[in-house]
Amino acid sequence: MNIGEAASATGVSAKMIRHYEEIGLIRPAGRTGAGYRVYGPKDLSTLSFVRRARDLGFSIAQIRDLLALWQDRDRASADVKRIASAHVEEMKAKMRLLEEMVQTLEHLSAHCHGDDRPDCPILEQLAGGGSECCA
Amino acid sequence: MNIGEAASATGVSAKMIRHYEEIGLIRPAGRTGAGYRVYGPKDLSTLSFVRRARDLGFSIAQIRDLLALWQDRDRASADVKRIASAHVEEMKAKMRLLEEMVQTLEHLSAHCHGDDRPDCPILEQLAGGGSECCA
DNA sequence: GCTTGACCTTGACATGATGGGAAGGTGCAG
DNA sequence: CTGCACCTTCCCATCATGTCAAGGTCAAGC
Repeated sequence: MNIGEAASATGVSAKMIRHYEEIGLIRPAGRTGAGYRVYGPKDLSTLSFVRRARDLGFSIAQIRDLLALWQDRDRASADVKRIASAHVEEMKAKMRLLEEMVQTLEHLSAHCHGDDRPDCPILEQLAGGGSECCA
Repeated sequence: MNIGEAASATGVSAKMIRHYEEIGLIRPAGRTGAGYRVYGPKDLSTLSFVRRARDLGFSIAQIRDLLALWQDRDRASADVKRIASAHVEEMKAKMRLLEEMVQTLEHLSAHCHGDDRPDCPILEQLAGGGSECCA
């Protein structure tokens, strides 16, 4: 199987497959005499694993660890769970940050006429016009 | 005022001030005879504006527009509100994505023993063991 | 056998916001 | 005058991904 077929079979772009190989996330693929990369069923499983992990937002570093655990039959599930929990906490932290920003902006927007007049609490806030607008 | 003082006064790093100047987000600062950048009160206001906008998660492109509106006395507040609303929607979309990923992972984690045994639904899911685990 | 088109190779560059560091000039205080 | 803190520019790195270019390869059709 060539890289293009592997790409469409796993949903990982050919570009990213080469990239993952280059950074050592996956083992270098076999090569034909002409230098084409060749992929077997095992490689496809690995690539699919990586794609699913990325879909869940894991970082490359985390995926590296998950792959190692996956390939280790003596792994402890606690190790996997720890990585997943850490990732969940990271995502929740990001959500809290986003939520804060959304809250602030929605509050400011609620007091912005949104018409032709130039008066705008959003800009006032950004300009440093104090942290409160009405309360 | 030198760049270092401007940086600590506004919370924008010297590095970023130079960067913002280079990409044309802010006007090139004045220079001393020796080539040092010089900042006045107006420049500090602009930098603070940029920092507050970044704190609210606006992209450089959005900040560029907000800055233009801020400096335009004839602006319509509707324009500002539109940018803010677009940004809020982007953030909410990101939150939904994160929430989905968190849901999935928490669900899988809940069914992972997290002990010394190798059995782990998280890895099974990543390996392509089907999208459901128990329901 | 030769052409053509689809595919492969490597390599470089871009994003976006930020940090780090090197090499060299400047300014001030002692 | 020396030393240190600060400034300058320039290059490189992150992270995941895309795009583009120049060139090699393969298979099919004639």
